[in-house]
Amino acid sequence: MTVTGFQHHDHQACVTDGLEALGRFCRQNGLRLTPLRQAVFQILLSSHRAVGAYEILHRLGARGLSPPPPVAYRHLDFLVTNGFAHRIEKLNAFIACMHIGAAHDPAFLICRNCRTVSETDSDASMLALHHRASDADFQIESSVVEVLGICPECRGHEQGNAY
Amino acid sequence: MTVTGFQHHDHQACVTDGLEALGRFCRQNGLRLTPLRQAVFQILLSSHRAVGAYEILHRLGARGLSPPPPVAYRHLDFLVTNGFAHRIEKLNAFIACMHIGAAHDPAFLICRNCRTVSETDSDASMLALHHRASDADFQIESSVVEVLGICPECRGHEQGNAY
DNA sequence: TGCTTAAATGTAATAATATAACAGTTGCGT
DNA sequence: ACGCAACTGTTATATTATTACATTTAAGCA
Repeated sequence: MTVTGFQHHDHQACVTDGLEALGRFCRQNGLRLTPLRQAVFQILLSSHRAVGAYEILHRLGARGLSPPPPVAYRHLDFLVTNGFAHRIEKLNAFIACMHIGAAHDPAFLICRNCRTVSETDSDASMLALHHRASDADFQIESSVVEVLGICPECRGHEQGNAY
Repeated sequence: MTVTGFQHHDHQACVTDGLEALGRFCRQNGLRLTPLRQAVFQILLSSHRAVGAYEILHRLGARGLSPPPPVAYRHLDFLVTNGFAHRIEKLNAFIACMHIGAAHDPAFLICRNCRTVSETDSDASMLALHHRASDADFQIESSVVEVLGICPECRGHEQGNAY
């Protein structure tokens, strides 16, 4: 699996493909893709940076007052539950999934400076851990694999994180 | 590396050894082991369950009123910074380190029912990820590896989590 | 078609987690 | 004893997240 997100790329393709995949998956699985759900997904999809719930609220309410917190959390919950977005524990924030529809145990490379997150896969990484868990009679249900560091872009001009 | 924490064991030995290791490491590295720091560490050490900052405050103030939040966070910060405790991102909580003094990138097995956490090592698991990171020119600084599931004890009588 | 019901949304209140800021105190080397 | 740095005490506030319940929407079906 390749690591995307740090390199320069045609981000418009990420947006187009993401929305396409979201729509298709919902249609095929009888999930209701309401305007607000799609709006929250589009906000996540607008960059590869992790976005907090309150930033989403702020962007939703670009005109008029911001909607109250449960609005963001509800739609984020829908997205995360169905695998359309991932929660980044280390940042208390969220990103759009780049592999909608594919069953996967993601791993994330997170830039501590710009909050850009690259999604990759933890499968291979977790083999040894699965082994140890089964030795301990522990039944794995899900995993959080988050690697922190600094991305090539930020390493170039390491200074204040201007966000 | 072995996986401890779920099996029945002589927990008094964990406590004794933990305090011993903490004291020794501080002495050898010129760190001041003040009563409050030791008290917070002892609270963490009292079980292998992850303990939240506010639970620590509550236990610290067993008599009289609870101390204000910064007290807990300051001492936890000291413990985490020096490798005496680990933060469990998934639970916003903390556990005592079981390998004080040994440089390590820990991985955790976390029971979603009883919050018991077993500390093991992510070294081997992370090899593939290191590879991918270096392909992406991403410089790893630290990692969060948290596996969630259910421990043998809780699987036996799976029901409400009485904590 | 219109009824039923489950899902989704709107909204207020509040809980849980965490930090900023600054004043006071203590321990330690000189 | 002095001065500095580390540690502690305390107030206020920021940030993240949930509970609870009323209202509206929409899909399935008699």
